[in-house]
Amino acid sequence: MTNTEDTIAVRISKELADRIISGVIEPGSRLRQDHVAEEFGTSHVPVREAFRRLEAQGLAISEPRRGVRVAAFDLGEVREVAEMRAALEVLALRHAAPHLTPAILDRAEEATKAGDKSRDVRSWEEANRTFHRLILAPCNMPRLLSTIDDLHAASARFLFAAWRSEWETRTDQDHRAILSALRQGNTESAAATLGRHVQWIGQKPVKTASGRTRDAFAIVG
Amino acid sequence: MTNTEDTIAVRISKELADRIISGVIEPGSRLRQDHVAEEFGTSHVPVREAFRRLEAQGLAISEPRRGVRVAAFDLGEVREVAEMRAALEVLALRHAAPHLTPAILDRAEEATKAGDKSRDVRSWEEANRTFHRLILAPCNMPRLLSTIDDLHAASARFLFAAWRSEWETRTDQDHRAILSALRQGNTESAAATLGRHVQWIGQKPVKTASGRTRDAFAIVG
DNA sequence: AATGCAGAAATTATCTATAATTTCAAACCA
DNA sequence: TGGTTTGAAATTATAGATAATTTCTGCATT
Repeated sequence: MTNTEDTIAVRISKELADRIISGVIEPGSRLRQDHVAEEFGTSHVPVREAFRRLEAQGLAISEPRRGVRVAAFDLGEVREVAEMRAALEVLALRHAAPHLTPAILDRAEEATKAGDKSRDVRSWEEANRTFHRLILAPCNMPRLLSTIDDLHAASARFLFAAWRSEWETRTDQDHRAILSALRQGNTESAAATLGRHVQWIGQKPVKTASGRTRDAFAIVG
Repeated sequence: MTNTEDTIAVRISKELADRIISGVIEPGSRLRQDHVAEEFGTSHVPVREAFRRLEAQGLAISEPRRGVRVAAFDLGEVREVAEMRAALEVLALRHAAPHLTPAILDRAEEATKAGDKSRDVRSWEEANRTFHRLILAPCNMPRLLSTIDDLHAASARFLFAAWRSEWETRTDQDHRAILSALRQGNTESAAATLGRHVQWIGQKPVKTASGRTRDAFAIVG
């Protein structure tokens, strides 16, 4: 997973990103460079660089001389990310569609099946991301794809925050509809479904660490 | 301009971003941390952090242990940025429209007039950006706005690369059409015009440093 | 002349040390 | 009691030094 080619700063940022996304580190909590440095057995210099990367992905927020904290999020942000994804994934799909091969669509169907069988959020999320990446990657627009990737990370955060433990198997009709439209060469229909799909926002009451209950929202798709 | 509140790393990244955008530093050229550090009279640590910021904005590309270079760009990237802007600015405008006041639209008209009078690319670009920011900011979606800002920076790069010196005054009909539609409360028409507007790609032969001539392309709007 | 291979020079990545700033809490005053 | 001040501890930001890697340059070999 963590490539030894990577610089220490990159390894740290990947690990921290994973923790933030999966909810191991709570939104709003401080990231202290010396503590992180000690944990990873390095000095704080690469830690600072890792923080800059997290900031760029929107996972952390840094205030000069006051440190870095894990980005908080509210319903507004969930909606914002959902709408950005809708706009950008639709754009990517339109460009990718002409380059989609039956082989790619078959692999995307595999991913859909894997998602339907998943018995926990984590593996469901992984399958979901695989599906989206497969059908969008052939658009050949690196900047667009990397922006979409960051938005997926944000989506996953929201998802894990809401459904960390209790997740029930559910079949994803949208993915199937998208694939079927793409197989028939009906790009517009696929794009329309995709756009709706990523804006589907689920809602769920969740207990916070402090014992209180609040509503959590998550993009589901 | 450069706030003393800012950390040194931020100041350096702003200055370098400006140079990259305006074309003072050529695409593909290396950014050497010790040289930059010496120029700014600092150690290389804040320079490295500045590089991470530039990377996040898509202005620089870093390869581990091989340094950082100014991002190159080709017609494909110009198109990519134009399409991303179209998708995201249209989204932003739809959300901003209900919150637009006559006062804001008046200021946007001022910016349009300033653009039409500009006798050099730089001031034209500034007026153009002001126009776009004014009509989009009320959408109240910070993540969306900051992504759009980065795309504007990329657009400006392309623009300066093509029209660095010879720029002729020209009136911007699109801006006027957008404003008029917004004044009438016709959001869809404004959004459609905006979407077309930012995808208008200009083309121009340009002499490179090596004396050869190649075609340069730029988003104009 | 082209190719490949040292060794040197330059450059990046990281570590340790220091300065500057913020935070927190206890003491102080109104 | 409540708010403000002050000083120590914690933390961030930068500097200077070192290790590791890459790039460059000139020479030997074919």
